[in-house]
Amino acid sequence: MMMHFDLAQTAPAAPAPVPCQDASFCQRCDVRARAICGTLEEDDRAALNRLGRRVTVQAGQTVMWEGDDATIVANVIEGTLKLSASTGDGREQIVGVVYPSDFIGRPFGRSTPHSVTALTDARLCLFTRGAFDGFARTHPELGHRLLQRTLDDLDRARAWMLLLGRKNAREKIATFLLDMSQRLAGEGAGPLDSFALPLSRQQVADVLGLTIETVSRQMTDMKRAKIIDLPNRRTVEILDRDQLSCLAEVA
Amino acid sequence: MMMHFDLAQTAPAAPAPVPCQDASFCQRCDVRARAICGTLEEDDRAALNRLGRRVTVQAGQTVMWEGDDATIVANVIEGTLKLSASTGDGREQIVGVVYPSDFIGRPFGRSTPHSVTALTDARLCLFTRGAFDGFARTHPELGHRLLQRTLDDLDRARAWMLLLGRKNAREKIATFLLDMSQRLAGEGAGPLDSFALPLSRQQVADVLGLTIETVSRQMTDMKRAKIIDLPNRRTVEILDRDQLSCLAEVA
DNA sequence: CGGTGAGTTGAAAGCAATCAAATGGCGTGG
DNA sequence: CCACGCCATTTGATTGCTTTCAACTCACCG
Repeated sequence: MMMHFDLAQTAPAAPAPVPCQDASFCQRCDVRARAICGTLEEDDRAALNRLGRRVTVQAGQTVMWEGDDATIVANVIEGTLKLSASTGDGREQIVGVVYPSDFIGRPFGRSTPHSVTALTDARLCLFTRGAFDGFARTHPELGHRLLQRTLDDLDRARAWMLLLGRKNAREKIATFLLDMSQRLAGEGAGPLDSFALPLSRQQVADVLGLTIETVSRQMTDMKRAKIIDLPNRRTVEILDRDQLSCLAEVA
Repeated sequence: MMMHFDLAQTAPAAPAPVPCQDASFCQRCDVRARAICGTLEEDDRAALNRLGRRVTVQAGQTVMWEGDDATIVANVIEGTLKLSASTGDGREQIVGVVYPSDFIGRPFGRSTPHSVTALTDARLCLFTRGAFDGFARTHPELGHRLLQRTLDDLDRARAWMLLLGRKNAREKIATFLLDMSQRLAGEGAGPLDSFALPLSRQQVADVLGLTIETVSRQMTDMKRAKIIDLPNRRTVEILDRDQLSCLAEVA
């Protein structure tokens, strides 16, 4: 049975707060339009801004721990983070990957059901739970945006359950690469044919419920078949998207 | 590669509407307290009631099809239903099981991401999407309840991803039985030590990402080990909950 | 120029899937 | 009431995919 402990994750976690709360922050925010705060009225947005703090986290830092009291929530401004759950004996499953404009944390609940760890250096717009929950309760518009986002996350999680439960290694890798190429492109854009993976091989394995060796073998097989190219460890080029889609065995 | 088609699912789907819309319906509703409509003011609740229809569906009937336009949503009043996704070649994964007071359907979206099929005869409180979405937008309290429920569903889905990706057959079965014993008991109650499975062996396999043979073997193994008893095909008795919890390898 | 850690490759083992056949519960019709 | 047939489930034998264990390559860095 696989057992691994990623040392980077066990590094001290406390993110460094950056106490710049001037009102122009949101104006300059790259992700505001897509984030849950995007549709707030100007003065509501300013009020929310006063509740939040910008923080930066380094790759490998864990922002929230599985099972801990849920004391903070945040918007992702920049960077990529993983949500992960694990068994008592150390097997890990990544249950979500979040990108800029995504929301993290568990509002309206007691404890955080999974850990949140930065995969790359990241910037967050952080709120304490109490402040955020209170604001959300009095601003239905925010709650509605959060609901929409949560419904989307749920759809994505359930689609991933099909992958985890019923797809074989080759189909998992193909689906994963297509998903990455789409999600790294961002909302409106078309899928990328070349991109840098924010994940190590081990993390790809943890997303797909595989081992690192199987991920490596499948990827080199696809490289040999000229479906993808792997110029270096972190970059992927999709050479034959049609065939990749075919392998992904879409529903 | 497994491939099966459950004929019962392909039966004609249209649920029979029961046009009893008198105001006393909600008063007598078994699940109102736990459902999303539970905290509405009396007149709001009456207004919502006027938008909904009671329908009954038979075991095996599919209420919504994966990929269809999302035109309805509903509260489950009685019975058990499955949410399922499948690959192009017929492999199926059950991505959720819903019980009385749960909400089904995809509000605020274009298409239904997974099929919804009754496992037992069931009664639903059904709304058209347009009517429900409009009502929800003007009643933040309802939206908030729905958000809480969706957040819970998302947590559950992600916990299941750990099971699908990282647990072996024995652990999957043990986790599943414990989960069932808890969820069939309902909100406040303690877990049941004896219960009737609303799922066939094939459906258990589809929940766990296994084959029917593996489910059968693991369950008879546990029976031989006196951890559970299986007096007949559909009933399960938990004889040694501690050992079952141990096998489940809880996180 | 060795050291380190991520990633790749190879060989073998193991677990669940697949293929195949037997069992048993249940409703129907004689 | 019993025999029959159907279908879900169980059980057995075998296969094969993924894991496991192990060795090796490679890039990067002091």
